[in-house]
Amino acid sequence: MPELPEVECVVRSLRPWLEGSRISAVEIRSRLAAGGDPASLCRFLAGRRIASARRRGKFILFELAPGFCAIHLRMTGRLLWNGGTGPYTRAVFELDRGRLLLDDVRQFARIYAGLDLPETVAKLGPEPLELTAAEFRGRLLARRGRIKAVLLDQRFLAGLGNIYVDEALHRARIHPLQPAGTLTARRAEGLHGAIVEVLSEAIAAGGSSISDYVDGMGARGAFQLQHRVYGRGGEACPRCGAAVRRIAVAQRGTHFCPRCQRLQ
DNA sequence: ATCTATTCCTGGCTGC
DNA sequence: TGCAGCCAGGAATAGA
Repeated sequence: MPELPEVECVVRSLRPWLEGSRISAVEIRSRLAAGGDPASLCRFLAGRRIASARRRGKFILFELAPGFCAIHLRMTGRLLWNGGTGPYTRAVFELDRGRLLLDDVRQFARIYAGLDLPETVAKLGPEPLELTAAEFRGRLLARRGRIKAVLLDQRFLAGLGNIYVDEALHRARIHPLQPAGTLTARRAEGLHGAIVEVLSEAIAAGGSSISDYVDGMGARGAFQLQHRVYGRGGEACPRCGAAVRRIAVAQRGTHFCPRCQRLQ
């Protein structure tokens, strides 16, 4: 599922085609994708120029002239340049140099557009790759919940999802149920480093393609081959050899090594 | 305020 | 082979 690294790769692959382009028309094929009001979304977007295309958390954000368009791929959404339309095509953006498709089997993906930045984007926490370890530690201290739930909260930190939270906690040797505010400065710093490391490596590998993810050109990522615990319940921990456990935390499948990651 | 449970959605998998 | 039933989960929403 697209998390920060996947969305970053989508944006990088599409940016050359999108920036400076004018949206001539938008066709919405799924009412859900447009948040219930396809007509006004199309009306707003038609004729506007995309000044820049960038990522914010897990959102793909177009700065328009004027206004904003934000796209969230959720679980199975794909943004594809000049692909063929199919039964799962939910929206078609006609642009100067081609067309951009939003495909999504499960109809969770959403498109927002308006003169103001959508509220959900405005309320996002800081970017993990732009935050210092000290700032990260400070934010952690203010939280009461379990570390996994806190890291999944987009208002705390923008862009982490289930895969990269499990992978970062394993690298930092922190148990997913550890209360966030109890991490020592040293361990919080280690977690910050693990987050930066895993996200950077994942971006370099083109993201994780587990089932649906591909970038804007249809290319799969390779980082799923480097997952150490995510999706590996029952397998040997690559660090110590103990069997990776799978539990539920915050209604999410959670993978961790019971030997390397101990509650403290 | 803060945390937890539910809902949305459907392809793929499991088990009978 | 067929099919019912369950599972995956990001974020909005409702409930505690």
